[in-house]
Amino acid sequence: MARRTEKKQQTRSNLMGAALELVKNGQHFSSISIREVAKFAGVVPTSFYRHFTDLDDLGLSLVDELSLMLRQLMRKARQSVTDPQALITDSINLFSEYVISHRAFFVFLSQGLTGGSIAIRSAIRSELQFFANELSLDLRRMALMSHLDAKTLENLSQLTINTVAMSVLELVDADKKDTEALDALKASTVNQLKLVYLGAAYWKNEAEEVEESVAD
Amino acid sequence: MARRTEKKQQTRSNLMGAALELVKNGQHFSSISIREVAKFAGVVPTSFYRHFTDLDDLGLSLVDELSLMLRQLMRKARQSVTDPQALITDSINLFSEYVISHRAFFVFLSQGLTGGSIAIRSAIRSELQFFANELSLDLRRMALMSHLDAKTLENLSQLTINTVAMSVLELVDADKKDTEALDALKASTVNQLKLVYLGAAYWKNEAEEVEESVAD
DNA sequence: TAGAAAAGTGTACGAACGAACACTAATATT
DNA sequence: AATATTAGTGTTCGTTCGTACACTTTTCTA
Repeated sequence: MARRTEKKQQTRSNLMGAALELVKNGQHFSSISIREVAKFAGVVPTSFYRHFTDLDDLGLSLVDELSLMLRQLMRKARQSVTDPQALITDSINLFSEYVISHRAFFVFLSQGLTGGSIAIRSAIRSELQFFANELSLDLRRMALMSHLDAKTLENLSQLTINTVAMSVLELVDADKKDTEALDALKASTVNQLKLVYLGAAYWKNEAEEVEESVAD
Repeated sequence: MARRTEKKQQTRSNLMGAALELVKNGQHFSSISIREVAKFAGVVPTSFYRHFTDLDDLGLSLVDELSLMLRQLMRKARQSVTDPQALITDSINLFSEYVISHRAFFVFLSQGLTGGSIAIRSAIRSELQFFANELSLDLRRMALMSHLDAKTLENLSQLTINTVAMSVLELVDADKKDTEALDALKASTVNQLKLVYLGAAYWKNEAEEVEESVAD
């Protein structure tokens, strides 16, 4: 049972790749058809049903696969952290490169974030939540935000993930070759995060108000 | 030429309303058809073409209309600002209520932010950019962020708009009747923005680093 | 008041859709 | 070696799609 399952996996993978490719080429995942995907994968429409019940099923499989990839990337990135001062810049640079070189994946995820079926959307949302939770744990572990209470730390993580997510939306629309625009985008994201973490550093839990008012 | 154009406007409005309703009921704008929209609007498919060349055309008209509404809301909100200290909370509360009571609009805008055609997407993006610019001007006008240089102020505004946009994505998915969840969501957004503006208050332009390090 | 203009109707077409069906061919099991 | 299993094929069904065309009906214009 070796070559058989191997070939099946290949076709399955082709189908998922085809869907991703169609999405990358400008179509919305909600508007592609089973026949289109099958055709692009070089397979007769009916074969699709040997692997997936419908496109939603395929979409969820895509989310699963991409989640796995991202989690592995994150684990790797965590290990290679050296200078905590350059943490934000390094992370964004690394991640941005990843997004650009795996554009189709992130186009799909972007689409699913707001569009798609409820199933796909919530799958992606909970994946974002997962990353936010991981970030909370990491910040605690690195003792970077020990003065924050749990709720504030959670908000901080969520805000971080959201900011990165928004930058992904712009990254996947940007021209891959326009390095100037890409750099500007990265720099903007980095500065936004620095703003956030500066705020976090000065945050006082519930206690008294900050002494200085918001106005200078 | 009164009743005639009036009725035409009515049909046009019905078509746009129908599209919005279909989107509100869970369909993605990219996946709805001209026939569906026409049927829902109580009009024969061909009549659609008397008003729009295709669904993209209708979508752009929707963006235009919604932009106008939002700009009016913003102008009104700006005027009714009283206590600068409660600015964030008040604004988010006001805006959240607006989102909830005009859910279909924001579902459409959310979808368009990541999905849709390039035309619709960029129309929505530039509308977001417009609001970010307006915010920059407002902050300057209120002399709240006079210590920030132009670029940082721009980043701050962008980050604010992005954060609000992300909260809209969650708001439109939330259960209208689950007031607890809604309140939690609003509170989370408010706290995130407070984090951001606390950071902005302590921001030092390019000059020396902040005296205190990031760790407390 | 006759007639041009145009909003909405009704029908009709070819193309593409999801899905069911019986089929072939290759592999795994016994 | 005989048999069961299953990935992929090929065809066909009813439905829905966008769109073209000729039409009715209302309203504005000259």
